Amino acid sequence: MHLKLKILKALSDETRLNILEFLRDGEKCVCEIVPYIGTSQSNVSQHLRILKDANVLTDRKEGKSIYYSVVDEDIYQCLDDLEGIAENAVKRLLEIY
Amino acid sequence: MHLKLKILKALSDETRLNILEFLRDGEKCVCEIVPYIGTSQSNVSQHLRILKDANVLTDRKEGKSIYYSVVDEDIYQCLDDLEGIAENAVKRLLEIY
DNA sequence: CAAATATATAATGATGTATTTATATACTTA
DNA sequence: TAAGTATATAAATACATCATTATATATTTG
Repeated sequence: MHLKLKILKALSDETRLNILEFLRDGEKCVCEIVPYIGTSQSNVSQHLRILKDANVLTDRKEGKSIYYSVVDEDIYQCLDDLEGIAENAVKRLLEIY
Repeated sequence: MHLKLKILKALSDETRLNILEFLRDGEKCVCEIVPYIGTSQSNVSQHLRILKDANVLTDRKEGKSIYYSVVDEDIYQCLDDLEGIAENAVKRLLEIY
């Protein structure tokens, strides 16, 4: 599969978008991500793997913790642009009715 | 579901990305899209509906044809940025090995 | 080295998505 | 108005994804 498509699929999930939001201000270990997301450790771990497989995240081991961070900060520009596109679409829909 | 997520899901499919590429140079009717994509008319119609439901495409009826076009051209900026992010990721992977 | 902690993986079931086939609708033209 | 063309929709199946549960691995600490 083309990597662009793989990235898009990795981004197309609410939990994973939330993880990315949490990582905006830098790397976080799994033990911080799990309580923030509020689902099971196993579930978070699997979402992290999907983001890592898509080359969106990398990880780094330190002691018994594993820290995840965004590989390419440009991904946030992309997400923010999409947010803008979505907001404009909503505005247009509201104007019509 | 938040519209941003809905748009991301709509973009996360190879057939739909191909449709969007085909629409880069302006609106096209279904009868042009179907042979370009190379799958059944029914299948294309369903993919078009998903893109329309996500407010990525609109349609316009003219005679017995229906023309589809992109609502907000910014979506291409977004897709191109993603393409760049993917290319950079591939470059980094190749450099390492 | 045993226990505790942090994380990953595997297997399952549930849900969602894509493709196919068949049929319906809407418009045009003879 | 009947036939043809363009498109959409519905139903069925196949396939992919998500969440859960249980278990495994790796690291630290007592």
